This record gives sequence, structure tokens and C-alpha cells, in this order.
Amino acid sequence: MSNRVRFAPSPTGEVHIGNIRTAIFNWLYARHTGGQFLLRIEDTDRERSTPAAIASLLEVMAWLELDFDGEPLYQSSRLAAHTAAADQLLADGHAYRHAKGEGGEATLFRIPWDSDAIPEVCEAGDVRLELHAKTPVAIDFTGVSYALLTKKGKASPQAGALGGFHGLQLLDADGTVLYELDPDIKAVLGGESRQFEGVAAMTFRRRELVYTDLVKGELRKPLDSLKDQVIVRSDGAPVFHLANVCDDIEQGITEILRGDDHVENTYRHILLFRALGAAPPAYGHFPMIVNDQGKPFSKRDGDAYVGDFRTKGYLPEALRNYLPLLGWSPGDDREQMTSDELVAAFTLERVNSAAAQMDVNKLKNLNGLYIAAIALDDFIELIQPFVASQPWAAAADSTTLRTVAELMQSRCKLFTDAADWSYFFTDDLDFDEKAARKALQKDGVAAALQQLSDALAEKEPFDEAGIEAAIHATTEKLGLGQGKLNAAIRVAVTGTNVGAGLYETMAVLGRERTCRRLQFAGDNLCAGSSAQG
RNA sequence: GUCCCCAUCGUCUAGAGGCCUAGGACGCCGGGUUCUCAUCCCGGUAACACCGGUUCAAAUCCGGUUGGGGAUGCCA
Repeated sequence: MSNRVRFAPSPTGEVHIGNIRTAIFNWLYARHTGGQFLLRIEDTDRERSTPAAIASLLEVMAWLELDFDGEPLYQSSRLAAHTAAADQLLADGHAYRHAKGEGGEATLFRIPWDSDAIPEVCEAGDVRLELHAKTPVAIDFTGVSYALLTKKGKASPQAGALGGFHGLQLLDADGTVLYELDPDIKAVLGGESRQFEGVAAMTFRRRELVYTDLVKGELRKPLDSLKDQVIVRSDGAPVFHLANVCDDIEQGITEILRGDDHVENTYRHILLFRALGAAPPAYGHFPMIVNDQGKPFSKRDGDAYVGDFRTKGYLPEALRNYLPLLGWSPGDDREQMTSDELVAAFTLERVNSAAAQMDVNKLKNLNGLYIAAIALDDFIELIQPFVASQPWAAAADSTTLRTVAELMQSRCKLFTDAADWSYFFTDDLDFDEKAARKALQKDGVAAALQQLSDALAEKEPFDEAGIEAAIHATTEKLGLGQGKLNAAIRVAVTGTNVGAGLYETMAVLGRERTCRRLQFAGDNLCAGSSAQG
């Protein structure tokens, strides 16, 4: 049977990069192994799941070209199956109804007492725990609760499922056995409860659940540290754990690849698979992506939504290339990789286990590399939406825009950099104060700009070569070195000291604009010009 | 508190006992090309968390400490 993996997001808001990286990893794995990549939308949280969130999820996946196989499965459509599974569990004695806390009776999944037949469960030796004798030990069908003795002699309350305490003995300070669980287990499971005071220690045979994580290797968890889990709320709504496992069985998932925050769930889920009569799939857990503080992303880190990267002018190719590099590497020095190369190189063995910090700088650099590689026509096409949002959009005729795009593409790291193209289309220059001061506030600059403007006014043709010649002629006449005036000209005509080639830029601007700006700068912005008094 | 996981330059990572005076990339600094900026090219900066142990030999194995994260929900 071929591999079947799934991406199972909850559509409760914007799509987060951590989530979409999980999707990318799953997609990469499926495509690498020739398996299926399924999409399951876990929309059972009626309060928070919205059609808008589902639409945006689908949109983001399409944008990143994460094509899934078959139709998406909407978890909400499976309510009846989930409820039936809970009923089955109840009937089989794997679950019980219990009013825990307020809210009425919920259905809890029991960490099984008879776990000998479960391949993932093994005995892990005898355990002796020193207890806080003043806290009573309580035992009933929901589990064992007790209090450990801290170093300071205080009580540290604990509770664990019954199934973790085979061979349990309660001892008093003298070592006398107060109680043995095994002979009493039927009665306890049947609903009787026991309580003991003055228990100094407890001993039992520890059982552990062991599985081999595809990423992290062998992982184990003592059953006595697990608690019975609510699987159906008192209002009748099945919880995530049940729905998730049921649907994984339904979809025939063979590998569950998800974020590190799910490792603890895995132990219970494996038990649920077994109780439902299914063999659990293999599991692999990816390291988390954290923010630049090294902390988990929270709602405050608004930048971490995929949609935001899109509106900021990132290319899907760049994101799809960068994200898998967080927590995974091909093992050689490659970083910029095509989708095909990523698919070919991707293996779970090469996924790391330490959390990875998002480095926007590096992403931006990669984005710049991708932008530089785009054909001019495509670049113009892609930049349209970003140009459209500029105040000068109306002035940007397609011919000029094309020329500008050609000049600026290699200087573009993000599509939003198009905001800097303003001076090509409007005379309302945004002068960089520092650059202006440095380039224009010098003696003689005003006169030089005026002379250049005069020279340019008659230059024919007004093209790159002609402009260069005019500038050279002017500097020569003034006894300036070649290029000495360029910085001043640049600031005068563009407002800034960075940008494409000066002559090319002036040619695009055209004679009229260029001269007007030179004169304006000469009259108003230079040392000794009228505006300066 | 308890359980589980994690730990190499500022960041992403390579490294699965000798190839490591720890490699690459981003960033940063310097230089070259160029009319500026960007690109491109050269060079530099900077890390094995700490303490023990195993070994002829440890970033790599083991133990402990510290630090970080997760779980301990009728959230997903």
C-alpha cells in the first residue's frame, strides 16, 4: 500500500507559517514517496471555524501550489461517525460516562487496564514513590490520585489512570502493606472507590507506551502519568482527539506528520487506535518554528501569517523553498532549490528536532534571488497589484512602467519595493534629507544644476548617451572632475541617492521632467539658493 | 511540582568517535567592478551551554547541571 499522509488544519483564522510548513513537509513527503497527500479540514469547532477561514486556507494552498489528492474531507460531516465510535468504545468498555467538574456527564476514554495485548505497551520495571502522608490516596474507576513529597516536604498532587498502576501497593511508614490494587481491580472498575490516609509510599510495576517517532526516534511515556481523556463533551460534541483518530482511520492515513506540540497527544491517540480496533499509523513530529525572541509564535506576531507574506511581496516559490529549510536541510550545501529538487531530497531522517527561528532577512534574500530570476514580462505581470496600490498608479503608463521595471528588477527584494518607484511617475519627490544635504548643500551646485538644465534643454536626442555627454560637457566647463556632479543630479531628479543608472533614469524621466527638477533643486534646495535665504 | 522533548556562529544549518586549527548560507564588516544603489566577485567576523565520565581519540557516546519548550483542558 502506498503512503497516505494528511494535512489537517483547523480553519479558525489566518493560516500560520508553522502550519503551512507542516503542510509543505507532508506534501514533500507524499510526493517524494509517491504517496497521497490528503487534506482534512477540522472544522468541528463551530464557534471558531468560519467559511472565510476555509476559503483563505484553500487559497493559500493553491498559491503555494500544494496540490492535494482527492477532495478535502470536512470533519464536520463526520459527526455521526465520531459519535458512533464513542458509542462503540462505551459498549466495548474502553470508555465510560462520568461527571467530572461542572457541566454534566462527559464520555471519557480509559487508559486500558488490560494492555498486555497492545504492542506499544511494555513493562518498565518496579517503581517506588515516597508520598506526602497527610494527603489521602484516592482510588476509583477514574484513576489514582496521590501527592508526591517535594524536596521541601510539601505535597505535590498527582493523578494517573488506573492502567498505569499494575501491582500497586500502598505502604505505611512502617512498610506495612495497606492495600493492593490487583485483587481489587474488578470492584474498583465496577465503581467502588477507596481512600487511604497515612500512606508513606507506593510501589507498582510501571507500564510505558513506546513508539518510534519518524523524526525523534524512540519515545516513551509512563501510563501512570497519563489520565483518562474526555472524548465526548457533556453537550455531546466529540473532541479533537476522537475526531482526529476516527478520521485518520477513515482516510487510511499511514503516516501522521505534524508539529512537536502534538507529541504528548500521540500516546493517547495510539491507545485510541487500538481501542477502535485499528493499527496506529507511524508518527513523526516536526520542530516548532519560533519568533525572533525564540518564543513560540502568538497572535501578537502578526507577521507570521502566510497571507501577510503574500501582501508584503513575497513569491510563493521563495516561501515554499525557505520554510522547509526551517528544521530540515538536504544535507549538502544547497539552499535555493526548485520544487522538484526539494521533493527529491526530502526525507524524514533529515528533519531536525530542535526548534527553528524564523529569519526574515534570509527569506528576503531568497525572495530577491527568485525575483531576479523572473522573466521581465512575468515580473511586470506580478508587480501589477503592488503598483496598483500606489498613489501614482494612474500615472504609470505601461510603456514607462515596463522600462522602469526593467531598470529596477535587480534592485527589488520584495514587490512592495515598487513603492520606491514613485519618482518615475510623479514630481512630488520624497527627498531623502540626509542625501540632499550631502549632495546639494555645496557651493556651486545650484549654478551647476542650472547650467546642466540649460544644456539638457537643447540636447538632441535626449537619450542615455546624449545625457551623459551633456553632463560631461557641463562638468568640464565648470572645471569639475567627471562624475563629480552625479550625486547632486541624482538627488535633484529622484530625491534619493540610490537607484538605477543615472543616465538611464533621466532618459526615462524625459527632458521636461528632468530639467524641471534640476531647476527646482537649484532654486530651492542648494546652498545659496533663494529658499535658503 | 510532575512527565516528556530540545541544546553547534546573531539566525538557518553541515557534522552520526579521528577527515573539525568545526564547513555552507543569511546578516554584519572590509575590498574589487560600477556614475550611486542593487547584482556579481574576493576577503573577514562569529559557535560546539556547563561540569564530569567512557576512549589512544568526543561537537559527536554516557551521566549530571543549567537554560528553553511542550504536556499536565469538557482547546485544537
